[in-house]
Amino acid sequence: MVRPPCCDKQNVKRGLWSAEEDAKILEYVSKHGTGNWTAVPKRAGLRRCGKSCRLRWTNYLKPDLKHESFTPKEEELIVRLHAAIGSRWSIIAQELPGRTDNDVKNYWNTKLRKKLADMGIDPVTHKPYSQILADYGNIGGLPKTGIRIGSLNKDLKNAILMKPEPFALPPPQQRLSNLSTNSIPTMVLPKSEPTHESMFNNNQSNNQSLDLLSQLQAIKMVTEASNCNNHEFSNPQDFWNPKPTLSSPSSSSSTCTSSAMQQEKSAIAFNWNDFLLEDEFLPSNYPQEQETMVEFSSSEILNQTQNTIIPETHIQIEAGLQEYNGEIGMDNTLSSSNEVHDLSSSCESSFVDALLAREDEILLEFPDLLEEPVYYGL
DNA sequence: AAGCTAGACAACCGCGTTCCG
DNA sequence: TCGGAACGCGGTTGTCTAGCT
Repeated sequence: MVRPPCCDKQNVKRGLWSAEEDAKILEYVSKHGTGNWTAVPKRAGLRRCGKSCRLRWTNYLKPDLKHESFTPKEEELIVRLHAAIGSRWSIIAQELPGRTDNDVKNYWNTKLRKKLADMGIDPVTHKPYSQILADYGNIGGLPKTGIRIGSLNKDLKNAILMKPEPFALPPPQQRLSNLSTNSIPTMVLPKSEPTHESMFNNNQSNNQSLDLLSQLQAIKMVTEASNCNNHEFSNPQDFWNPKPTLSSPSSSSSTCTSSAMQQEKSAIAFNWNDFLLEDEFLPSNYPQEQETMVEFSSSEILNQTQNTIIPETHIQIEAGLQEYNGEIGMDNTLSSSNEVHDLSSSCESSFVDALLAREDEILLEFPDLLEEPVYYGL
């Protein structure tokens, strides 16, 4: 392994930081500010890699960091943002003042993921396990797909194997019959998350700005919804069994008016323009075009899904946000649930179609894959 | 008391992107 | 335009500690 130049010394110290080292970093930063971290160890008198110094500062020493435990409201926001944009921890952390991406990531991995799994919700897709299994059953019902259950994520596998309840397993599926820890083939579905986002990377370059736009939209909707809900989760249970919440982002007839949203935005600072300015792909008259894009996206994109899979992300995130509450058992009466479900069912079916079509292409291109699937010992 | 295990979190690693000469 | 350094990010590993047997 090749270490960065600044760390390529035998005498560089590693491991936990001492109070003295912390004091040196703090003293240095107070005098010289941050930046040029490779020079910091030498100038601050530390036997550390510059990269390590930067990490120590950003994750622990920065004065505006919170060190207390996460609040229910923060938990809610993390879950919603993760459902919308996946494991973009730095972006999620930006919406949580005083929290670092490392904090959020650790909290997700140690607490929230398990919490969701215990509730029967797949932490990767944020869908109920029963629905995921049903989806796999549908895929498995088509020819030549083999046994793909191995691409289920670890949490789902654990949940299936360890906990008979609360999952309502779909009717007996031949393709699920090999579901065991010893026969997990791996292929087709990527392990990264969220599933609908990472499915279609082959058009990534063309879709880059659209993908970014989708993520930013998702963040905006999530943060607005979070503020709009005006939840005071005095009891953490309130979050996990919440009252009706997310309204349709495309519907103006929600319980949260735009003016109300403006007023309540103060709870979580979010400046849409900050993101817009950073997107080099955006035209100068972006705001207008963005609205246009949002308006036509659903119908336009749906029309295009026959030939292309690019816009899937856009719809999925848009619809996924609306669906989220319903899927995890929330009361959906305030959302435009019918429209959402119509849309999402179309998406799911085209998603599966696209997946299978792509797999067929691959199999034609690489006939060897038609042989027995590769089983990785687990 | 000793050993083991799981949870929590700090730190590291590798890779992609950005910056700059 | 190119190449190297710096930086940022997400995934993974390491370490400490509390609880259990």
